[in-house]
Amino acid sequence: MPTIASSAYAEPVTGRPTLTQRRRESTRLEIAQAAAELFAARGAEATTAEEIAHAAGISLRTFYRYFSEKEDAIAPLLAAGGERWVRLFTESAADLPVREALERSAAESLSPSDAQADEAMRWTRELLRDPGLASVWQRVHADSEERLRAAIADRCPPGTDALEIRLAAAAATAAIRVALEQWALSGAPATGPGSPRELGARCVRELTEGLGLWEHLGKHVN
Amino acid sequence: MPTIASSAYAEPVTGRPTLTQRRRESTRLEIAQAAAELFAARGAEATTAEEIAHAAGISLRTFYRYFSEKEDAIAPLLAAGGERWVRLFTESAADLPVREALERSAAESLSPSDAQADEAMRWTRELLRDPGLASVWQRVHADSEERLRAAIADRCPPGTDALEIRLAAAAATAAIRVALEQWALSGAPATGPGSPRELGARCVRELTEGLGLWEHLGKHVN
DNA sequence: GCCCATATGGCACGTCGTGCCAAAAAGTCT
DNA sequence: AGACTTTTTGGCACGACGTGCCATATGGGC
Repeated sequence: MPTIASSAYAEPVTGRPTLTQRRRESTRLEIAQAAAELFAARGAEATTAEEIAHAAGISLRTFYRYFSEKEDAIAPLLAAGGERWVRLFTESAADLPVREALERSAAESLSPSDAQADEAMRWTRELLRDPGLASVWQRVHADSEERLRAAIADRCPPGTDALEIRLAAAAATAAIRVALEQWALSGAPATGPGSPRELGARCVRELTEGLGLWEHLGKHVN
Repeated sequence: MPTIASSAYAEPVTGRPTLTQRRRESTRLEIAQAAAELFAARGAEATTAEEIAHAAGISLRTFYRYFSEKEDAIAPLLAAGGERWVRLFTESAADLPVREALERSAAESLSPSDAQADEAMRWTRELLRDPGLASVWQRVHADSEERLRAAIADRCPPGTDALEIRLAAAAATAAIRVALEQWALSGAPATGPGSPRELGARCVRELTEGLGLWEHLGKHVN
């Protein structure tokens, strides 16, 4: 993993990422797609890393340059929703209360807007059945919780109780996880009653109700 | 793993477990102790399974009969508190409201009562620093959440919304996890202000306040 | 064209985790 | 006690995992 500062193709401080970085991200998604199909077909345990690499058209050695573990190959699919969530939350209107912003961005990120997000949600439902992928699922949510914690901290005035912020991030992340697991267990469709969007909004609302973080109304201006 | 029914040493339907079972549990704890010391000294990554086995006085092959992964060796230490928690919750007074029982048993299980529980808490704080053990930490809490979910379901009248029960278990588990992580980050002692007991009680209270599961007061009689 | 940074593939290597089988240990009976 | 049965243990081999190393290929900047 090269340091960005030492790279000749350094990321511009503003604007979209470098060409090579976009290439790399694209390759990651291709590998993830191939891995998801194999995992869904034969199960993660019965799939070797070499098979994933071959299906993705790369060598085994290169595969391990993109993912540190074979199960991690599907992480981009499982993490897409969470990353979109944090992005929406960060970009949401400054005058919106934190809890309101959390719930709205969660509902928004759980709506199958584009075809890619819809695809990711259906893969999630499929892959959640595999017990061998539980650790990736948990790791993805742990990462999401940490990103969310940082984003919430940015909205709060400095000096806010760190435990309160951690609790809020944990509550919101657990809410989304439970909503998705419940949706995967039930046969509910991706939209309408019982959809992740509805379940997620309800779970976030209930889990964050008792938190003592919502005294201030909007985004703090540093 | 032999089926109990086919075993000559079948577990009695009531009373304490068989001698061999207690022996096995004792061995598990000895291995966990050895693993914890090695992990704390050199880090989990730099410790081989063979070293753990040797330190515990068993062969490598036998080690893998007690734990499926090398990192799992410390799971008994990390899981002890959670198991005690679920046990206390299940045994708590029948007329206690669920939320009250959850909070009290959590505080009780986070108190360093006997020397062994105190030991486990200090190991937890030490081992949480190792990023290679994050997955075990998450797995332990996922297991604890599932056990707690079953225990809560037993207290609720049949037909209670499954999502509500799942949310309650997730909220309580996340509360304890955050409390322990916060305690591990801070240098607070095991008792008094900032202790797991105080943090845990507060976290459970805040995270479960908004749940819609607490209409009935006590334990449901089936 | 050249130069240089990065990406890739192949190979070797140590570790991981498991199936298999024979030996040792422990429980159950007379 | 002894004989018998079940379980546990250790050793071995094996495929898979994940990484360090180096030579080669790729592609942008000059």
